[in-house]
Amino acid sequence: MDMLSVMQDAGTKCLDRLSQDGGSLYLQVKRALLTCIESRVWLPGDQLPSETLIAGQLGVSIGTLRRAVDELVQEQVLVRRQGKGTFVALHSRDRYLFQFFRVEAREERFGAGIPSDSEYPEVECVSFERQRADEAAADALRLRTGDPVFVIQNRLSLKRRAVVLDHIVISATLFKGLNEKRFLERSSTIYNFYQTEFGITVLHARERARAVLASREAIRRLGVAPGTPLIEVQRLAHSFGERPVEWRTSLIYTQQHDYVSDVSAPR
Amino acid sequence: MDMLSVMQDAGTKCLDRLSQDGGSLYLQVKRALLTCIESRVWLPGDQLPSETLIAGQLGVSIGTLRRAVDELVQEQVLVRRQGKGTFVALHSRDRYLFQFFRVEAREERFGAGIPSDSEYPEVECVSFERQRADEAAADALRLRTGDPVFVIQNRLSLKRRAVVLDHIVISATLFKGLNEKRFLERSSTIYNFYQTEFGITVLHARERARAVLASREAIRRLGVAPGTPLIEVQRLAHSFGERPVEWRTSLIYTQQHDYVSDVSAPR
DNA sequence: AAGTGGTCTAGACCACCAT
DNA sequence: TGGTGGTCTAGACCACTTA
Repeated sequence: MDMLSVMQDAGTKCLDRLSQDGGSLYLQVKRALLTCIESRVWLPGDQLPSETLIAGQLGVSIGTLRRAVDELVQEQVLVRRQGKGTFVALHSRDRYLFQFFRVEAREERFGAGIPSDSEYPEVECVSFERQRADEAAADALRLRTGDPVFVIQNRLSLKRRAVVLDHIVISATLFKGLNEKRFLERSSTIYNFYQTEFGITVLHARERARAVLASREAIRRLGVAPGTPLIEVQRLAHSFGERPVEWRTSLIYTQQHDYVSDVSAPR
Repeated sequence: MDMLSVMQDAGTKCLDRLSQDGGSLYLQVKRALLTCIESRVWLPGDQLPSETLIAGQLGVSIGTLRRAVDELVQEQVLVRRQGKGTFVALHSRDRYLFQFFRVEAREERFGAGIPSDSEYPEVECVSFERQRADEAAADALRLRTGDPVFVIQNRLSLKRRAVVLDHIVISATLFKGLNEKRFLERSSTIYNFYQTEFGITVLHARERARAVLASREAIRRLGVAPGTPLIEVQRLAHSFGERPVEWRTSLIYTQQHDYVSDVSAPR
């Protein structure tokens, strides 16, 4: 297990001290693990050292380590596979589909159960530009007005019907080296692309929705009639430590689709 | 502690066996605790016997019991208060406000932080009727078409501006004894009212939203102009065991407010 | 068969709350 | 002071994966 021992050596800097007084021991352990991930000592997809090893290195009991790992698994930062090991979570197509893409074909029967129709949308890039952040985007992304950003417009279709128009703003500093060619040639989900190509993991987002009338651009891009009501969703997506990394505005044509959400216990 | 011992005796029927083979031991324990609550042996607000006592009665270790309780606390079925005890959760005004009422005044700055403006809406009852369930409502609530239901329309205002029109359908069988007078005279949040008066606890909900143009009724009730776009939200609220208990359609006027949601790890 | 995570135990000690 | 939940320990044993 050469890779593992290398990882442990590299991880030593994160794992040999629990000095940060973050309250209870398991929270300090959790913070130490997060530090290993945020500092890219452990990369998405990597296997962690075994629980026994980490616990030993940190000088805590295995139960305490497990409590910390439990929380990170729940937050989808880590993934456990019985018999194999614990891994830094990778964004899968399914995770994107079920967690972040929340548009579903209209159901006649509400309580019917699992949506049959959760298909992956077809994505077309409408425009890709390098611009300067306006006030709203800078505010959301914690940049200064005028900082360089990429502005990407995508059109998403389900069953060949244009349903969503996305307007995405990301920091050009954070996504250093991104260009239209790389973006167009990506072979995966956009959040997977962020993660594998730029090391940016989207963990959760906050959304605000309102009803609007189709703008001229929406009429053209979505092919809807003037006066059509649409849902406009503003999303701020966050990475570790609540760091905002993507500012997105989506226009959703809800003639045959719904914007779906769950209302359950807050985290 | 007379009340406690009575509760334990009553609870014996739930707590003396773990026969239901629900997989691992702590899951069986969790199910046993849920049974005590669902069968109303323990009522909302009641204090549970101490962890030591329950663990002893069930013949499991305290760690195993705690794991079961941990999950129920996370699902907001139980509440722990250090030094005092563990209690069956009661719906508070705050829980309604923060978890289930998801309309907030528009913020100019998105990432600004905690919404300053989360005020409790003023609620007016527009109509209260006993009707027969139509197909959609029956479907959602797992009733038969034509079963008796209560249909309640409420108008919600924030800062004296009408913002939401709620259309609520609940089973008259489940809410036996409800009438307009009792509904109007309730002194609390609607979900708190369901819980304290009818023993029905709303745990979570699933919502589907779409943009619509204001109907004649919305124009009249919300005082908006014809052609105004609104968000229509259909909510199915569930109690224990995924039992649907309330079917609600809300029209939201989003001129100065947003429909807000979090996108985080699924449960 | 060896290594991993998954479950469960039987304690110890601490922090908080009531009286 | 006595009871409650909160944290932590150091194991044992099981189930799953890989070789």
